[in-house]
Amino acid sequence: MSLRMTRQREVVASLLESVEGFHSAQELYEMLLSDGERIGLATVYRTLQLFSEHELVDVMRNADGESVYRSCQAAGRHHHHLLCRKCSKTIEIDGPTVEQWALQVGARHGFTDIEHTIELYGICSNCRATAGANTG
Amino acid sequence: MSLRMTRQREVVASLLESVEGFHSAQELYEMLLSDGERIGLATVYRTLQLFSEHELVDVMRNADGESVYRSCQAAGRHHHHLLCRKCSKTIEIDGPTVEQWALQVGARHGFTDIEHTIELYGICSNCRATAGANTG
DNA sequence: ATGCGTGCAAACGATTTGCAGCCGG
DNA sequence: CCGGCTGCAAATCGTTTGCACGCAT
Repeated sequence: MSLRMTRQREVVASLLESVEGFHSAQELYEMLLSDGERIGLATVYRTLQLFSEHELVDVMRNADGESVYRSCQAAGRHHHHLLCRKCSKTIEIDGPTVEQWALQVGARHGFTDIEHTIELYGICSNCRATAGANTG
Repeated sequence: MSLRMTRQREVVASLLESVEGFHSAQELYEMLLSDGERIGLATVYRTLQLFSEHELVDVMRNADGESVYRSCQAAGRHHHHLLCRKCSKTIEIDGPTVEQWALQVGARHGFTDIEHTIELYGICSNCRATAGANTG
């Protein structure tokens, strides 16, 4: 690829691999700052967009409609996510079932080129155990 | 309910029933204006929020992350949507399959209180027939 | 009469963009 | 050296909010 590898892009890529779960551009930006890195917010946005275009990161929208990113181990591989509403723990989901379902539903209605957005939200077992104890 | 019924709220509700598919607050606002109605954009937003809280309208997010609304015939009934990327035709989907799938996947990972966001996008048969002919 | 609802515009938060200077290849 | 990359801040865009007034109840 013709991507010029700069310090900024390296640290963004590096950060993405060192953190768990999904994070917004703003969050990543702040992490970088407190990490002592010199980088602009716009650059973080541009880098994240670039990475996602090249399928180097996994992108999804959180409940607020904001874009959140994560290093994509399963790059290029289609999958979805199950995320805890309390602790934000995220689990990657492989759903041949839904994939099939989506295609079938689409086909049944005469649609082609089916794509889909699927996100699952719930309370993980850990948070369930401490339910009500961490409201904040 | 303790909702005061005002002219503005009536016209918003009325408009929602007279149009097909999903529309953003801004779109609805402009429709009202060109309809000769006197109403503020903020009121449209507030009204739409209110309606959705009372489950009087169906809300979803479009691909851009914006909230779009539609009068909800199947009020309170959980369902999803299949929408054409070309003409925006929207089809309401009942998916016991996915509902089950979502619950199972959640349970398998120890999650409870499972909720989900599912949207399907595709090209409808009609647009498929005229494919490439209406780019813009 | 009371207080919720409204309109306007300013505030807001996320994201994008213009432009001049920097640096990787 | 050249052109893509960066940083900053201003510009956008959708949405929310503060405040004074109007209207439904």
